[in-house]
Amino acid sequence: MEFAYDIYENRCPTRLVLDRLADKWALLILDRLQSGPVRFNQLKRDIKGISQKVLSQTLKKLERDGLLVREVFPTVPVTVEYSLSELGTTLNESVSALAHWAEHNMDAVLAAQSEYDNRAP
Amino acid sequence: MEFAYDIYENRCPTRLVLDRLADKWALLILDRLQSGPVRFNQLKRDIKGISQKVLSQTLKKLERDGLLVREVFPTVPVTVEYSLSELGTTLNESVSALAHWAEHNMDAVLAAQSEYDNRAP
DNA sequence: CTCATATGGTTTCTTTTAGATACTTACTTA
DNA sequence: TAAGTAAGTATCTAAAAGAAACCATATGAG
Repeated sequence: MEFAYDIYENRCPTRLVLDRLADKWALLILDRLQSGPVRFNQLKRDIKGISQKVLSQTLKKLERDGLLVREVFPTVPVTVEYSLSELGTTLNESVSALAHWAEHNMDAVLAAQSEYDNRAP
Repeated sequence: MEFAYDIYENRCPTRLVLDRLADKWALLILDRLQSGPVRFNQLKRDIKGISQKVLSQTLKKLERDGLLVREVFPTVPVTVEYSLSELGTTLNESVSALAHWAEHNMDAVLAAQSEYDNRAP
């Protein structure tokens, strides 16, 4: 059978998930975790510009969706490691592709932008 | 040489582009345009729940970034067609993958969510 | 002639979200 | 004693998203 879900439908639950994935910070977090578990403050240092609040919120949502796993180690001070779940790793390729497309095509985008801006106002 | 751009850097211009791509509506628009040119109101009808304002804004931004092309035909009333640019088509696979991952994995996500919600509060 | 429809938008207003900053608890090291 | 690290909350403000109405122009229905 076909999928019961349709991303083009307004009230389809997939819309909620797309909204989660289609987020700059979520993509950067998922991309960063591809090479293995990373701790909270390491993520904060690596993903430059993210605030603690947004990092915390985004991690919680991604954990709730089963895309990543949060593990607490009773060290002093406590250590919290985040890693991709099995489900999360199925996104690896698409996430990388999207997150790094910009790096590969930035020059073309910048050219398009200035061409656009120089057209008649 | 390596890329001059790094998506993990705060002030890197790629962040602006990632922010554009990492948008629910932008992804749905790019996905919808993969099969050929589509007119404004057709997009509005197909992508259920999008408002005219957001559709208009998102199309404008994607056009400015050179990802899609806007073509006006002097019919009555005027016809405006949007289609993927060459640059835009290079995103096809990643966009499809991300936009439709939710349809394929929705059940797993819903299960993860209720499991999460049933844990200790 | 008037009403309803279609086109592709813009304007306005309200609600939601994001971002910046400061604070918290607990322990270690200089 | 003060500063640093860890993993977060809480609070406040600025920006963005969403809903709804409006606009110009034109055609077809009644």
